[in-house]
Amino acid sequence: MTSFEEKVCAAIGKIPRGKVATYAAIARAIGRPRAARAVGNALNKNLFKSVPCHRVVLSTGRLGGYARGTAVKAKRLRGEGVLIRNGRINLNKFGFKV
DNA sequence: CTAATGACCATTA
DNA sequence: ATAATGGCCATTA
Repeated sequence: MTSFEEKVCAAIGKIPRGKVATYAAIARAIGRPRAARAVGNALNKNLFKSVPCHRVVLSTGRLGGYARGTAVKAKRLRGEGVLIRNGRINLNKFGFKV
């Protein structure tokens, strides 16, 4: 576990149920404002099990990727009350500021 | 050391 | 609205 990944993990852990955060927001929160891409990279590799990594989405409101498939990601989010319309999420409503 | 690889982002056309 | 573009950055080979 690199320290970068630790921070990513910690930041994601703060996202409350029923809300989502963007990769860019996470990057900002850990002090690497331009490392959004690296954040996704870290998640993909680690497959964080005890962390709600499904609550991390693109800044456009789209889902983005998910190691086990975007279908699962969408399902889990819907299960938490996040409304997904046309494959997109309203960040003004469900976005969480870390 | 260099080069390649992404669960990305913002801008531009 | 969509598509292409250039940039960005931690990790890994």
